[in-house]
Amino acid sequence: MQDGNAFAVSAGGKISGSREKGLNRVLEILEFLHTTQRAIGIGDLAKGVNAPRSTTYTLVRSLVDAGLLELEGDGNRVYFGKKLYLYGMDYVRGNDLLRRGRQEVDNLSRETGETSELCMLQSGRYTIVHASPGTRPFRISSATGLQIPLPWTASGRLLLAGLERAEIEAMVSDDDLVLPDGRKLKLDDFIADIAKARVTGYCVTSGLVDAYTKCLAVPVFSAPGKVEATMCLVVPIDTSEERTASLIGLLRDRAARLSIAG
Amino acid sequence: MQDGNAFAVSAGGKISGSREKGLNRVLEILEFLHTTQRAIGIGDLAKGVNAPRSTTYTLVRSLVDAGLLELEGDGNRVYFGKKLYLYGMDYVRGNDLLRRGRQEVDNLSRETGETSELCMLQSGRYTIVHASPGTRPFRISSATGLQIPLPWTASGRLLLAGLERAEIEAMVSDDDLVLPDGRKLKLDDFIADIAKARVTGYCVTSGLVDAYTKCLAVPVFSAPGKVEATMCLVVPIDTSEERTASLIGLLRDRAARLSIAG
DNA sequence: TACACGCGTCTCTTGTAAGAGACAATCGTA
DNA sequence: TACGATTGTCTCTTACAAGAGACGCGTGTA
Repeated sequence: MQDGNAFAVSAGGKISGSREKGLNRVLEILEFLHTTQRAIGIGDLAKGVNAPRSTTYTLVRSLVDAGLLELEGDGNRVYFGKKLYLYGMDYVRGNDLLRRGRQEVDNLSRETGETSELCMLQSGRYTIVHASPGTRPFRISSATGLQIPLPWTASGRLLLAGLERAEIEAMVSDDDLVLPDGRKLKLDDFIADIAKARVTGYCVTSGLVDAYTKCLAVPVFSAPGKVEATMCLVVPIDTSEERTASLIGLLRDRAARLSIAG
Repeated sequence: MQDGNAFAVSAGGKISGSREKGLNRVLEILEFLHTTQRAIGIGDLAKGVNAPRSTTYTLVRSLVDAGLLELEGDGNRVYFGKKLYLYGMDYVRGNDLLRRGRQEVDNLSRETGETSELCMLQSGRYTIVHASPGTRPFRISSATGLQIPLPWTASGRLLLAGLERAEIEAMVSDDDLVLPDGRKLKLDDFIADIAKARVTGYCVTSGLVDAYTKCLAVPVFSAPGKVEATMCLVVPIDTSEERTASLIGLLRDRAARLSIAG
């Protein structure tokens, strides 16, 4: 008895995890739906989160009854429910920074015609919290809720400003340092970037996420020195020096507004 | 053993419920935060949902780690977290009707100057899913996420159109039939209203929620005969017949747009 | 027609999570 | 300074939820 851990290897050879807490299963389910971004059958859901079918059925039933999930169409697929939307709006209401930040981002993209985003750290990950597409013919990729490795972005460098080296290391995995095109950043360079971004008060990265855009980002402070969020513009990589500088000026101006009461 | 139910009356005389499933506790916590609409201390939270303190601490920790809740300010109070906001946005993205409905409501209130709302059934309850305040000096009460007894509203009459009498009875409690001013509706009258609203294709109620407003509502269909939502305008009770008629025309027009692809 | 598959429901067992309660630390206040 | 109240953590017990698996049903396809 009590070997402290009930993992076991079944005859088939695959690891059969021990009993999981229902709440954890639910959290996995939600996260899974967040990544799929669409309704999914309950059977597939069980497979997706690697949970027993019977358990998944009971949990989904609870969640549907509670309104956190909704049965889609034929009644076989599930996705997020109205309740989550309502809770999300509650969050927005209780969060001045987010509310005003969204507004500001919408303004920015309308005024400049460029894609504009509000970004935050979300459990240690870089997250696009709100995005507003620009008016350019080719749509620059960006979607609300998208999570991207911190080192790939200008905002990431600002969000980590003020953290200890150890904290940064803890947040950045080796994989995160590998760019989409295969290049690998050096951790020291990244940390140096962060320090630099901190003193300059803005950050520009070129051709990191893709080869055709650069990203201009500025910090939004919730308290002196505490970076709560960033606002950024995603522009074509060949944008002129002058325009870039002017856009950064605009960004800093707007971010300052947010920071005041933030 | 096995009396099938572990409720017990402690010496103090108060009912000590049996063990509760963690997930249910969590659902209660979320619902509680939704009603308080503000951050709350963990101790108070435990009291609020009538859960043991130790349990509440563990659950809240899980939820905070998952990002569904966030620690506010001093780290003692909790409220909804970014993750819920992201899930909520996922819901919006997956829901054309809601997305376009919000837009339409914003348009309506801008064009008419009146308070406009999008309403839906949410686990059997009438819910204001999105609201846009009008330009009138006295602000007409209405908040996103607010839940109100069905019989108090014009929208409620439309949302129940097409349901069997038994289904309606199941959704409406006796308390729901008592208006804020103490008057009590008769269930039969309410059901008659529903039938009438169904054939006329709109519904107007005067002085139900309060004595100074009337509510003009029209249905939005997700499928022929299936009322998925309502759009409504909340106007002063002395609004003229002509204006009322014209507003209803406008509402029907906009609702029809929504219904097409809904 | 037979077979394989996925779905939704149910039953039974047991590993474990919910809860009671004790504890030290902190706070306000008298 | 002493107190009652509250806060966050921890331990231990047992009631019960998670999970395995069987079942019946509908469906596609050979």
